[in-house]
Amino acid sequence: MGKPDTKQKIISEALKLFSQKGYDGVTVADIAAAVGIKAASLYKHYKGKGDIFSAVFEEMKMRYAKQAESMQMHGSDAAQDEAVFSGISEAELIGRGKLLFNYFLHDEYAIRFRKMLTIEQYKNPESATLYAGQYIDEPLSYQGMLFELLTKSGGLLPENAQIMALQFYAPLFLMLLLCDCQPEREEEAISMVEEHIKQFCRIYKNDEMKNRR
Amino acid sequence: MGKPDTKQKIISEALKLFSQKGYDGVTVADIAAAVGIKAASLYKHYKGKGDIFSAVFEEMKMRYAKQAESMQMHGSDAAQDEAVFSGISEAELIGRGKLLFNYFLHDEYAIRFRKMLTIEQYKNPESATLYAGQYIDEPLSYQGMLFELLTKSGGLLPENAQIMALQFYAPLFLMLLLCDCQPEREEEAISMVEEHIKQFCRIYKNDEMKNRR
DNA sequence: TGAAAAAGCTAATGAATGTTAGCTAAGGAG
DNA sequence: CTCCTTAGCTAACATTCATTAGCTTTTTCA
Repeated sequence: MGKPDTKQKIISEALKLFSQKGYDGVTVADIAAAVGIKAASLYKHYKGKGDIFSAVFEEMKMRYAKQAESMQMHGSDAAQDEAVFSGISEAELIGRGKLLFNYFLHDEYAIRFRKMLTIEQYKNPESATLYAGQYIDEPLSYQGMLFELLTKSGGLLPENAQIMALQFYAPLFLMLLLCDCQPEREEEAISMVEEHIKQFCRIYKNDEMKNRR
Repeated sequence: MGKPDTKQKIISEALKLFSQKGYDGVTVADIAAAVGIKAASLYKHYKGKGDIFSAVFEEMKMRYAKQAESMQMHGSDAAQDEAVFSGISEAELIGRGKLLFNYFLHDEYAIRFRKMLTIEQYKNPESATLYAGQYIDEPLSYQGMLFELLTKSGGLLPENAQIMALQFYAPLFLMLLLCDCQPEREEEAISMVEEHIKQFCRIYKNDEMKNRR
């Protein structure tokens, strides 16, 4: 059973190509060559090019669901999470932010999926929904929840937690986009992210009941 | 002389199509049909599909240069700008931010160019450079300069101006991306942007220095 | 007005691409 | 061993697409 599992390799190589050239820029012959077989042989595993794309897409959704689950702890019950996070500190926040950033920055699969979705997002509403959900809505809503808890526990200024999440997350995402299109500037991006997180904490930290109207 | 100016219409329609389906997803017949002529007639104006793309690209660069110039006032001499901006207020900052956001959000040409560049950025380094420059580097460096002046004049907390620019701009850009892929959520995005700007000003305002000046 | 240039059209061409048909080799099950 | 399924291959096909050739119409302008 030590099979090379061609079926899996096809979608892996297809994703690699789609993330560089986009669906229309890749031929079935390209995919086959990357896998190490002839184009006609692909049809033993998938019905056609569109079917390969769908399979890539489904795989992505599955992987994302798993990863999101592991990131947000098991069980998305907010009441339970409160117990876990109410004691979070600034240092933990920094660590968590950097961790998330580094995962999205370095995981080959995450990079390719993000690029592919970036390229394909305008072609159909399903891609757009997935893009918005994965890279905008879910991070914002998750981190918004975190900041909600932090402000309630008094560690941060009593500002709108959703906006705090936006201001925390958007710079991370922008630096991610920078690395995606100019990977040689990774170091610069990382340093910006670190400075951003530090400054964010400084700015939002509640220094002993600073009265604000 | 009331010519329809086909040559111009070609690149305009081509941009519209490229921004939806990407270069490889558009055929010369598609472009011709959008213009209202036959595919073969395109070759009276451009050497080929690649030539059309180049022309679109060049037009974009030209438009962008003009728009950047008008946005950043005439003459990009920092010393001159200081005289202009040193008296900027929070209200002006809000207004400026919203204005910029609304331009990028509603200008048909700006939208299409941004989408096209988003789709094409990974295919060649020139696109990547243009993307990074136009949507990351230039906004950050320009706004960084603004915040530099504002901090020096004492209106804002003495924090890193580059990071302030990142924290101010990145949320605007993220909301722009949201509108690009889900235009029906524009209202939501605008309200987020307004809240962001207000909160940003509150957070960064230097209360101690406020009564001086 | 009339000739030349510009811009359009139809038809054809050649290359690329997705897909199918049919053959062959490998390997597991009875 | 034999049969049957699986997965590979070559060859062929139908389409689609970018591009060219050659003719016609429109516009320019001397």
